Amino acid sequence: MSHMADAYDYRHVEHKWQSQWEHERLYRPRDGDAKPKYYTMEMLPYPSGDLHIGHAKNYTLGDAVARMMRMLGYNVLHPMGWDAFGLPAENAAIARGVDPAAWTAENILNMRRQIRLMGTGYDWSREIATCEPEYYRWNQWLFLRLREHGLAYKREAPVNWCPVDATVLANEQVIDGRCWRCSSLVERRSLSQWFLRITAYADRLLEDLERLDGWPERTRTMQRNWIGRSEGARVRFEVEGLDESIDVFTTRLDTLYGATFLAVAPEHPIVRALSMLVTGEHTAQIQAFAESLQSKSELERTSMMEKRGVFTGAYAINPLSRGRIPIWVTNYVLAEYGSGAVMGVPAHDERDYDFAKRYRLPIEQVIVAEEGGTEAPLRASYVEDGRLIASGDFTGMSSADARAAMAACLAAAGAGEASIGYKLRDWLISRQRYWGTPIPIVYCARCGEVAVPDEQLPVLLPPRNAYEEFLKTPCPRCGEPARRESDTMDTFFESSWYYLRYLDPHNDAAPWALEVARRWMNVDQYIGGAEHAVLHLLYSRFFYKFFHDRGWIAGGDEPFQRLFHQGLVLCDGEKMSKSRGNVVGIDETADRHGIDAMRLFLLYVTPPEETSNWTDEGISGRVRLLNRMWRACDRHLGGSAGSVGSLEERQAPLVDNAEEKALLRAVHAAAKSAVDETLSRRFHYNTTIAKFDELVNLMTAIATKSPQSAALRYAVETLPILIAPFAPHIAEELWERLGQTGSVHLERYLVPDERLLITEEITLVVQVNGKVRARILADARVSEEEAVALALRDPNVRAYLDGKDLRKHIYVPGKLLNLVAA
RNA sequence: GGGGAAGUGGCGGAAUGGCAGACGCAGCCGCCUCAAAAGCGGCCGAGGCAACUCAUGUGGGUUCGACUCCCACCUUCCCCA
Repeated sequence: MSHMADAYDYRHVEHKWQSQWEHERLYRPRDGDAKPKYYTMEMLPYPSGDLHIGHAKNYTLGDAVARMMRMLGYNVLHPMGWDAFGLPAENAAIARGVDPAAWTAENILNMRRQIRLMGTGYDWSREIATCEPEYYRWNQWLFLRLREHGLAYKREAPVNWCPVDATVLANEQVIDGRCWRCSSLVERRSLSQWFLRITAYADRLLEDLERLDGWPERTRTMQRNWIGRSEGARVRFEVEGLDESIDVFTTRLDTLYGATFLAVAPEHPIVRALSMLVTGEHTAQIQAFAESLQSKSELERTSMMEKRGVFTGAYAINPLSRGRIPIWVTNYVLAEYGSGAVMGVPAHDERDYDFAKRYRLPIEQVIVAEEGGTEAPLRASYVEDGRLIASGDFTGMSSADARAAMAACLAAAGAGEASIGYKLRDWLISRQRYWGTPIPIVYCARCGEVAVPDEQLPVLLPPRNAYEEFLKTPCPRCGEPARRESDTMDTFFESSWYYLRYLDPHNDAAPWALEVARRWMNVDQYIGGAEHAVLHLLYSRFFYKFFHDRGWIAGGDEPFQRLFHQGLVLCDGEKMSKSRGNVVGIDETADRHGIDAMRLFLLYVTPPEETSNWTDEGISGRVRLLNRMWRACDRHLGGSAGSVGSLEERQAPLVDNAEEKALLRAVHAAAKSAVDETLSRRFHYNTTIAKFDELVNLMTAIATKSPQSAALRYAVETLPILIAPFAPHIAEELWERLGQTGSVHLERYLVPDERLLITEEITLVVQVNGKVRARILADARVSEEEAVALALRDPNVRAYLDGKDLRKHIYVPGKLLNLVAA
């Protein structure tokens, strides 16, 4: 008879089982499986070099969910990969002269080791790395399909330029006017760039948010705001003395008669046309003004600078009032937002009001409040809806009526129409960087812009020192010398469809087969940080809708059925960073506390969506729990090989004393918590692990007093199953020591037995007028009449009822009785 | 400025209309030990000798009963401008 060592040797046990699991490949889903499919994944990491505890929280949660679902009888797909293109590799290459590919490969090697060290059950046979030609080949292929459908195009436009990263950025990557990666203030530059026409899907991206009820409301709101749909009208202003017009978009068409100037962005094409019309002095002033703004960022222009402008010397005609209003070039109108021109209505718009005050432009009120409205001079803009005044035929109408009537009138005159505006702009994907997917386009002097034919894909990323050679290529159409596109793709392109590549990672005829997409999509549960709320998660939805429209996928057109954002991890209340020296590493944690303890701690310390705080004292509590589990099981292990039996035989024993009943109840309460938290997708495993604490406390007490207890034996035999998804190593070790031969991770989870969960005796809480006056031990099935009788026998209750009439009572069966008296 | 989320012991948190503070951390006491660590057992919101009273950011409201629902305010965080 072998006997286990006194102390739980986590280092030995964790290493033993990790090697074993890798060898046995437990976690591959079976394609022909009749069980319902469950596709769960976490956002794939950038291979920065080391896994930190924030990753660990994300993957521990994902792993617990995947293991629970597998044990609940689902055919679980749980893959992992690498978001492997991107700037850090290139910056490391520049700083230290290493090859970005080699640097990335080395990091992947280390981080894959660390993810395995965490005891995670991924299906590694599906692993992808987006920097490999086998992957980015399909990036290029998808890009060409987008281009064929008019969804990828090149144009010259003012774009966000990050001076530090030396590349352009998409709008979503500019946070408060700064680069999302390095926080430098972005500049405006006019460059010819590739865009994806995400705006073509704006309405669907917006409308379908309504159906995404498995997403956090917060994230849906953010996407809604980002898309920024607004109903309004387009109005055409003729330019006096020129055969040109200026379109403006407005949500306040009802204020049209109050327009006293027209404000255009310096980049607006009309500005050049006007030079034929106005004096050289005006032209020079406009040019000087435009130049002063050229490199200024959007943030600087819209909120950091004073509103400034110069009069162009030209006038526009209000299409309804036929009034003549001056055209100004201003810094607060952006060329890329709306049409690059707005009608200035100082009486009813704050920014126009400020501008008009500064340049002494007229302020003409055309809207008054519905009730108590006066025509007294405005001291600030009145921006609410109201009733129209001084608006020709429209005078007296409400704002809403006027908007409709004016839109109809404009449409009849061919001078505008009702129109929808969006804040969302097309996705700029060109990056002036080396370490990314080459855009598969060739520029030929004769044929122009030519797509690289599919059969020539992938366009391989050349070694850095062969770049100039790489750019020279014959035109795929005419064979004459031509030049390749030198820009690479935004890395968000890769991550917009990788969840499909996991399904068919070795397919070399297509990015994925329709058949596997039909079998596995969509992703049942996606877990990742909230920082991608409008980046990755919006781009992915756009791609997936495109795939849907092509018939490349089956089912719905949303990729992620349910989304969960895990919270951050702080260390001793502070954000972890290398400069603070408080980065908690995986290797160190595995060695000092053990992986199971780390996993339990990360799940236990807070609900998963909250920010957690890592402390050494905190994790010591989970180390203690594991040691207590080990000791509580001690006597029952080793010598009892084969006695556990099959699932059917593993029935809870009949016991008659209260302590043992409480133990059986604790076993099933823990199972119930684990199952409920999983199926409700609340994932508050902190409460589940608290149930494990309670269970082990009871086991410990009984193990001392009555080690031969049948209930204790049952708890010992069941514990490994209960904890398997959360602390997979100790679970497997205990399981083996119970004499089991298979893996505990292939077992079915314990089905909570309601009969064991109910208690026979309850504490009936008796209230008088809502305040607790007695706690009475009673049979759980106590009737209402019996409960009242019991309560009225209690001296304290009688004292509080003394001299009062019992008016009524409220009875909550098995819980509470409230006596209402006056 | 607009929108959203949150606020509970010394700390993390539990309770989603029914015993506020489960469970853990820290702390205190005891057992064990030559001693310590570990372990095991107990105590642990405030006031009070006690019966009790007060207590879930603040103030109102709904209800037999509110941490939970509603209104207003304060604070913090997030998003948008």
